[in-house]
Amino acid sequence: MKRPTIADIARRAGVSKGAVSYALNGQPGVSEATRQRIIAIAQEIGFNPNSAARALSGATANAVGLALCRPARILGIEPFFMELISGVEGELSARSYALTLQVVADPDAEIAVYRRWWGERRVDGVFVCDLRVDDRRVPVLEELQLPAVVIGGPGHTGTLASVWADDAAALVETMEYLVALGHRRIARVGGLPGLLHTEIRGKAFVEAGERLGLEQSLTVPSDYTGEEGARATRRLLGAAGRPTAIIYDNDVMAIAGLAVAQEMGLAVPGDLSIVAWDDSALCQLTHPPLTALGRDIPAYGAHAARQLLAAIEGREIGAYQDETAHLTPRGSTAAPSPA
Amino acid sequence: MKRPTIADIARRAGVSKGAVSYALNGQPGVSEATRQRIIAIAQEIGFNPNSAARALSGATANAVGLALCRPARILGIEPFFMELISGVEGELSARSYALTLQVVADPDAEIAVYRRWWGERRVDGVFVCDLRVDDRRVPVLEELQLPAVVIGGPGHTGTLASVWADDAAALVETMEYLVALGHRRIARVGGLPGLLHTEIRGKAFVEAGERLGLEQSLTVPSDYTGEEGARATRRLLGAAGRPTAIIYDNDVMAIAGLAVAQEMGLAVPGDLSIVAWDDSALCQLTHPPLTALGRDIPAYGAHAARQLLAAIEGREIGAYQDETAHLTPRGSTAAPSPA
DNA sequence: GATTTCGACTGAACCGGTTTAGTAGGCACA
DNA sequence: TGTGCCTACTAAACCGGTTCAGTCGAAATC
Repeated sequence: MKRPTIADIARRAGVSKGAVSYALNGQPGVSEATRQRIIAIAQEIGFNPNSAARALSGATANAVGLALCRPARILGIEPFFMELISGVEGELSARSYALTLQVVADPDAEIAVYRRWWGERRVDGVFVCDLRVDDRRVPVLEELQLPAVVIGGPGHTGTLASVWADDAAALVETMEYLVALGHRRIARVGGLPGLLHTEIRGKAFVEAGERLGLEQSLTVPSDYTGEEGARATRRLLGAAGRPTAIIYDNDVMAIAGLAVAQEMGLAVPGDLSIVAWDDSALCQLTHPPLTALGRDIPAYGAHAARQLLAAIEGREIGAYQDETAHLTPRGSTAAPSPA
Repeated sequence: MKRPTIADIARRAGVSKGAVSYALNGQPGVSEATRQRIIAIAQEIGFNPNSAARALSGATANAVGLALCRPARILGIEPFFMELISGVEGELSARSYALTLQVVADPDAEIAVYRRWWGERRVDGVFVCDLRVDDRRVPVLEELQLPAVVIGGPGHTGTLASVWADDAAALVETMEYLVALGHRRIARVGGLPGLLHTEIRGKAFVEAGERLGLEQSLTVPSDYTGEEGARATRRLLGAAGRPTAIIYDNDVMAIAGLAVAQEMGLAVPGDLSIVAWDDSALCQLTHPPLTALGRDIPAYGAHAARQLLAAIEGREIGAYQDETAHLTPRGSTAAPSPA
C-alpha cells in the first residue's frame, strides 16, 4: 500500500507542494477556501506527514526520549516508572509527540545514548530520571544543548529544567506522626545510595531525628529490591534496642519487611510500625495494609512532560515543585507496645 | 553545537558523500584503506547518522512501536510489561533500533496509532499485546502490511508472526499438582474476559476439571487489579462448598486473595491453597510465599524482538513457541485439611 | 493612469542521508 | 595497440516534507 504524500494532495488539488504545506500547517499564504479544500483532500486520502521528512527539513523530530538505568528485575517490580510513563504519555500524545524508551546498563551507556540521540536528531528532548549527587549527565546535556527535564531535585540540576517534590518535608511529617504515636526508636531502610533523593531523605532523617530528640534514628542502605529490604529489616530487628518503627524507601521493601517481621514473630503494628514510601495498590493488599507516603505519580509525569515540551519550544523554564507526598495511615502503624 | 554530517566527513577525507556512505555501511565500492580512513574520521568527530535522513532515503526508520492499551493503574502494578520491555530493549538496542512507546485508551485508539505510525513511517514494525479473540487489530496490520509480532496465541494471529507460550499445558500441570495434593474443589480467578489467553486458560480449566473428575471447578472473571481479585476471592470463599484451592491469573490478585483469606480467618495453605500466575518477586515477599507459575518474561520479550526484526528484514517467520510456564511450589500450597 | 501594495500561489532550494548511473584509471589478454 | 573488464570512485537524483524568493493579477493609492 502506497503512503500518500503532499505531492499526491497537490496533484489532486491542482496546487503546488508548498501550498499544501502552508494549508496543512495553518501558515498564511493560502486562501481560506483553498485551505479547506486541501484539508478535505488530506483527510479523504488519509494523509499523515512522513515524520522523517518533517524532521529532516523542519526543526523537530516530534519525539522525546527516556533512558532508564535500572536492571530489569528492579524495573519490573517498581510501579513508579510505569505510572510515570503513563502520565508522560498523556501529555505527549495530546500533542502527537512520540516517546522513545531505552533501557541502559549504566550511566556511561546512558550518556552515550543521549549523544547518539542528539547526533541522530532522533529526539527533541529527554527526561532524566534517578538524579544523582553531582550527576554527570547534567553537564553533557548542557553541552549538547539538548532540552531536558530532570525528574528529581531540588539542586544538582545545573541549568536544566526540573520537576521535584519535597521529600524532606514528607519525611519529617511522617516522623512527627510516629513520634506523636509514641515512637522513640525509628529506623529507615534507604534506597540506592548516591541517588539524590536518597541523600536528601537521609539528611532530613538525621536532622529530624535530632530535632525530635529520638533515642535512635538509624538508616540502613538498600537497593529497592525485596531481598535487600528483607535483609536490612532482619539486621535492624535482630540488634539490641531494635526500632519500634521502620520507614522504607519504597513499597516493595516495606512489604518484604512486613513479611520478615511476621516471620520473626513480631506483631505489626503492635511490636513494629511500618511506613512505606510510594503508595501503590500493593500497600493495600497486605495484611495489615501499609501506612504509606503517596502522591500522584502520573500527574508528576504529566508535569514533567509539560515542562519538557515548553523547553523544546524554547520557553524559559526552571524548577517546578510538585505536590509533597502525603501520609495515608493504615493498619501498619500504631503506638508502640510498652517495652 | 553543530552536528557532523557525512558532508563534513567527505570534505575532511577528500572524497564524495557517496564514498562515505559506502564506507560507513560496509558496502563495496571503496578500497579498504579509504574505508578505514573514513571510519577513523567519523569516530574522531563523533558522527552519528541523522536518523531522519536515513529513514527518508533508505527503507527503515530504525524504530519499532509498542502500543499499550491498559489503564495507568493496571500498567503500573503489572510487572509483566516492564519486564517484557526490558527484554525487548536488550535485542533492539544491540541493533540500534529504538522503541517507541504509546499508551492508548482503547482498541480503536490503538488502531489509529498504528495507522498514524504507518503513515508517518515512524516505525518499521510493531508489537501487539493483549491479543483478543478475533482481534480487530490483526486485519488492519495485515492491510497496512506493517510488520508485526503478536505477543500471545496460539491462533487468532492471522498471517502475522507471533510468540506464544502454552498456557493450557501450564494450567493443566498446576491442576494435576493440586489434585495430587488431594484437592477436589479448585477455583480460578481469571483475567480480563475477551483476552485470548484468558479464554484459553478458561477452556483448559474446564476441560481439565472434567477430565480430572473435580467436584467443583469454577472460574470467576476479574480484571487483574487487587480490588477485583479480593472481591472475587470473597465471593468464592463466602459460598457454600468453598474451594480448597484457588488459581489466580496474576500475582497481584493472588496477593489480594491471600490477604482476604487471612482476613476471613482461613489458614493458608491449611484451609486454602493459592497459586499465582506470573512469578514476580512479589510472590516471595508474602507470608507464606506464593506457589507460582513463572517464566522468563524478559526472554519472552527478547524472542518477540528477534521475531519482529526478522519480519522487518522480510524473512519468512511464523509462530514461535516460547517455554511453558513452570510451577514453583512454595508455602501457599499443601494438602487440604480434612473437611 | 501609473505605481505601489498585497494576497495567493509557484518553483526551487534545502535538510542529510542512500543509491544509481556514469567515469577514470589500471591491468590482462589477444 | 586496442578491447574488455574490474576497481574505486564521483556526480546527481531521490526520499517528502519546509521554506525562501519570486511571480502574477487585482485592489489600493496618488
